[in-house]
Parts: sequence; C-alpha cells; structure tokens
Amino acid sequence: MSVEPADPLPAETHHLDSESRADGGHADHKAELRLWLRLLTCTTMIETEIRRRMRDRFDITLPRFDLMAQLERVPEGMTLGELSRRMMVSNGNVTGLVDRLVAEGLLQRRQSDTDRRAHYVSLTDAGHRAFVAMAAEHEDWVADLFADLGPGEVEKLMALLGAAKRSVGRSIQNAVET
Amino acid sequence: MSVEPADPLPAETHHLDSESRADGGHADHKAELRLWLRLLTCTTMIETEIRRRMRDRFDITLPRFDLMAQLERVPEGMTLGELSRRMMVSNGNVTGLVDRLVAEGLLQRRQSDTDRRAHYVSLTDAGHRAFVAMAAEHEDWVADLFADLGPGEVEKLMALLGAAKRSVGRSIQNAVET
DNA sequence: GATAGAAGCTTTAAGCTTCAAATAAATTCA
DNA sequence: TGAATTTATTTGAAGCTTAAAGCTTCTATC
Repeated sequence: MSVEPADPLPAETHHLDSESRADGGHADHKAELRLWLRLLTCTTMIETEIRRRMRDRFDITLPRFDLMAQLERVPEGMTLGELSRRMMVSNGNVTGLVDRLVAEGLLQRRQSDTDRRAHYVSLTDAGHRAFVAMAAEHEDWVADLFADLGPGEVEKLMALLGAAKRSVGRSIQNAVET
Repeated sequence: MSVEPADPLPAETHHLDSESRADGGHADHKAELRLWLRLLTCTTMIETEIRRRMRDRFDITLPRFDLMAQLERVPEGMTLGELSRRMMVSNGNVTGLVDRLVAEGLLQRRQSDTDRRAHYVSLTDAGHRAFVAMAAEHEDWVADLFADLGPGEVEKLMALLGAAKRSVGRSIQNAVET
C-alpha cells in the first residue's frame, strides 16, 4: 500500500514533454504516476475504514463479506472458479475463504452434478440473513464516506473511472498477448 | 477484494430518493456503492498487474517496492513509525518488511541518537540503485495503463479523487471523534 | 526525583494472499 | 479410442497484514 506524499510535491503539474526530450531517456509521466498514487490512497483509506467497522460491528473480515456479496447476487450459487474470477483473487485464496465460511455455517458447498471437478457454493439461510443485515449498514457507511461529493461529482467520477478501467483492461490485454 | 458486477446491473442510474421514502428504512445509496466498487476494481486491476510485473521483471514484491519508494524520497531516512504512517499500514507490518529488506542488503537501520526507542531506516547504495532502475520502468507501466486517458481526463480524475479523498478523510475523522 | 502516561517498536496469533505444483476430470483431436 | 491439452480445484510454502499484548524509553507533572 504505497501512498501519495502527505504534502504533494511542488506541483510540476501536467508537464508531458514526451516530444521535447533530447536525451534517450523515457518520457516523463509524473501525472499518471500521481494519479495512480491518489487512486491507491483513496482505496486504502476506504478499505481500512470499512474493515475496521466490519470487525467492530459484525466481527467479520472484509474478504468474507466480499465473498458473501458475490454469492448474494446469484442465489443459486456459483463455482469456486467463478468466485475467484469475480473477486479477482487466486483460486487457492477462495478455497480457504470458503472453507472458513462453511465452517461458520454461512455457506454451503455441493459438488456439481454435471462436472465432478466443480463445486458450487451458495449462501445458507443464515448466511443470507447475516449478509442482508450487514449490507444495509455497509451501504450507509459508503454513502457517508462520499457524502461531501455532489451527485454530479459521483456520476463524473463513475464515468472517468469507467474510462480508466477500460484503459487498464486494454493495457493488460496487450501485455498478455505479447 | 470485492468487485463490480462484470456486467453492471441494468443501470437504475442515479436515483437518490432519500426524501421520497415513506418507510422507515435507510435511504438508497446505490450510486455511492457502485462508485466504491468501481474504485476498488480499478485499484485491484492495476495493483495485480504491477505486482505481476515487479515479480517477473525484478523479482521483488510490491510492498517492498512501496517501502523503498517512501525511503527514496527522504535520503536521510525516517523512523519505522513514520514509514508506517506514510504507507498506511500497521507497525508490525513495517517491522517485518524492514527486516527482510535489510537482510537483502537494500536497507540499513540505525538507532536514533536522540531517542533510543526509535530506529531510522534508509536505503543503502545498492538499495538506491535498485530502486532507481525499478522506478523508471514502474513509471512507464503506470503511464501505459492510463494511456487511453487524455491529459484533461487525468487532471479531472485527479481533482475528483482529491475531492473524494477529502470527503473520506472528513468522514473517518467524524467516526473517530464519536 | 518519582510517577503516570504516551510513544516507538517488536512479538505473536490468526488470517489473507499469491504462486507453483499436484490431482483429477473433462475436452480436443489425431 | 487414446493421447494431449485444458479446466477445476486443492495443497503447501512463503510472504503479507492486522490486531492485540508487551517491552523499552521518553515526557510531563508533581
């Protein structure tokens, strides 16, 4: 979790001189770097606060809550692999999380009828009830964290982050193909 | 690491009906929730990709790189506590990271002359050289990830994330004071 | 100076996370 | 069919992370 400088450096703002360089070095991309650090700072701050509240209020970890959130959307359940892709974490990670949540009685797992490699997981009734209660508060926490943003700012941020997400997706795809 | 739905739900876009509710339930804040999930998705995608490249290219972990980045900014070094605050991670975390980096010869630690509780850490010459080499490529990676954004979009995102960061900071502060 | 509280750091336990290797089952295709 | 490949999951090792407890040292106050 690296972060922005507490006091942002003397703003050599937006100084993309990629064409004006005589040396053989790489172009200057400080603006993008600062953007990444700020993005990371925002995410870390929010994540840390939500983790704290989840622990204090519900005695649950964030990864477990996140996993339950994925399952809540698909009541019939999904395979571990699908969970792994949606949560963007490794397979082994999901295996462990599911094990613990099953042990707590919040999840159930069953083997697929058609593919004996695959295991479906879904929320138990207790898991569903627990999640609904937590999700309502969670939504309020998030709303409060962003409370100083106007509706227009929220929409604008969504749009710009959407553009950023597409750019990142494209860049990663290019890297994989290479 | 929870994420947005792969296919965002049928856009009940921006439907803040906090005043139009008759029931005693809490207001609907789906827009803010979606914003948080998108923010998290962007960060996770970027972080995962950079982590992968750091490992492939330099055989180093992201936390170690981040710690070195903090020290690079302050050549005379800083205490573990200051590192912990800047990186927004726990004290114990920093202790472990520093131990490993010292063992690799990239960091040096020395006791403070004036405060025998405090330990200063700084990059060794080898650490500095290694960091400079990694940082140049890192900057290029980040630039490429955001390459589809125009300069105006980068600036606008910076500004909006700045506003978001202030909002989050205010909200957390309120929560602590309570 | 003594004492109390705060501050800096380490340690421990528990849990999260990744990567790589292994297992098993399904699929492709020669 | 049968071999090779792909897919789904698990396992194990290493490392990251937090929270909580504890140790040492500093500082403020009497």
